[in-house]
Amino acid sequence: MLHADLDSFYASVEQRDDPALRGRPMAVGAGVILASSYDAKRLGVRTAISVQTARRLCPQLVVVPPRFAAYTEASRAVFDIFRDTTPLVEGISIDEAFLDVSGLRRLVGEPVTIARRVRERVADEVGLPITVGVARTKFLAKVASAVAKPDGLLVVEPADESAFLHPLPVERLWGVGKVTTAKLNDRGVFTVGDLAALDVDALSALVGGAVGRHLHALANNDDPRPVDVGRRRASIGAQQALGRRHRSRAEVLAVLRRLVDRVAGRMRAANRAGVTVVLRVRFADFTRSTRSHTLPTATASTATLQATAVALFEGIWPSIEDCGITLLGVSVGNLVDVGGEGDDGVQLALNFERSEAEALDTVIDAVRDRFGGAALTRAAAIGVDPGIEMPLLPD
DNA sequence: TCTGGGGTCCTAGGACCC
DNA sequence: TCTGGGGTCCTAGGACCC
Repeated sequence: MLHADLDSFYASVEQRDDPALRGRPMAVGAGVILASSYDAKRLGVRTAISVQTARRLCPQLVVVPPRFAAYTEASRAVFDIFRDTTPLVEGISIDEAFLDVSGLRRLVGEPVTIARRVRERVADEVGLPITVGVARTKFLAKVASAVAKPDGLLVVEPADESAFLHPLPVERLWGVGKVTTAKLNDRGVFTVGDLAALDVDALSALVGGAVGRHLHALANNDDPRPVDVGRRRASIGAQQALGRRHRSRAEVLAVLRRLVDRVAGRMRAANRAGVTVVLRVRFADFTRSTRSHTLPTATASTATLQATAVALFEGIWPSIEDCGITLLGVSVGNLVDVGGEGDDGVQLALNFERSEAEALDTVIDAVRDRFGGAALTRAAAIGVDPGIEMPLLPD
């Protein structure tokens, strides 16, 4: 398995595109630091600290605003190289992926050779530094790339796995964050080796069944997970920080509608529709609340999603009005495909005397006749949205 | 350290079904 | 009138990741 991980991704893209940013401490930020160059990292400028704090740590820091379109484009180019290397690619995020190259030994060469080539190609063709970890399992490959950063390549040979794994601190394990680290440290568990020696049941009692079993397996170097090529996104969402200023109901609602509009647009662009609408609110004290509602059918309709989100909001507004809303978010989950280009369809001629609702009913009936009930979800998703052009000819 | 934006998975209780 | 055993889906919250 290869785990390929672009270094300081957003920051590297900015340095690639603007030579003036190279060789100096710089970061991409918008309120908080999203990514920092290695020169900045050395001075303590880490992801998720505020820009203010970062400037205090490093007065000469150059902070540029994010250009998400550029990152998406760079990511696409890098993933093209991944998929040109092997069809077995599992994307983890915008800047990292697993590549299963176990079947390429005879055809192409040893994994380490392939890893070198991927690094060269990403550097030459996209102009970005990338680190690759190589190991027998996904987990080991992921840890290897983290250890090898930046701009590195590290192979963990099967004979060296335990020696590599056991001295690592537990927080190096994927899925062990602040809370779990504190719990484990309290029990005298500091390294992966300590964790491996722990009884599964004791571990599960401490951190929960699923997490306990998972960590026990990883610590004991048991990771049979194959590369999953078919991973699809399960939800699409958008959120916006609102600052600490008090917001009126009308202001919050305006933001909410805009967020839903963005989400619905992205859903339609991706040919997905969803059934579960989740409203997220964060308060001045950084506590959070969520409310969700599941619709009877999947939709990508701005109007339907807006109405749902607004209803969720109206339901909690009286109780949160004075809590100081600092963030608002909406996401739509349980996504289904609604088909894009190449789909079969129905065309109908309708006369002007029908109302829009009647016309829509007629279309939906026709879809049901032709394709059966399952297609109705798609018809509903596309049909009722005023944002989608659905020209009805006069005759 | 006074804090962005996009996600994933797990848990637990309740409603409901056979 | 009181009751077993097995299951699904929905909702809210929490931990974690990049």
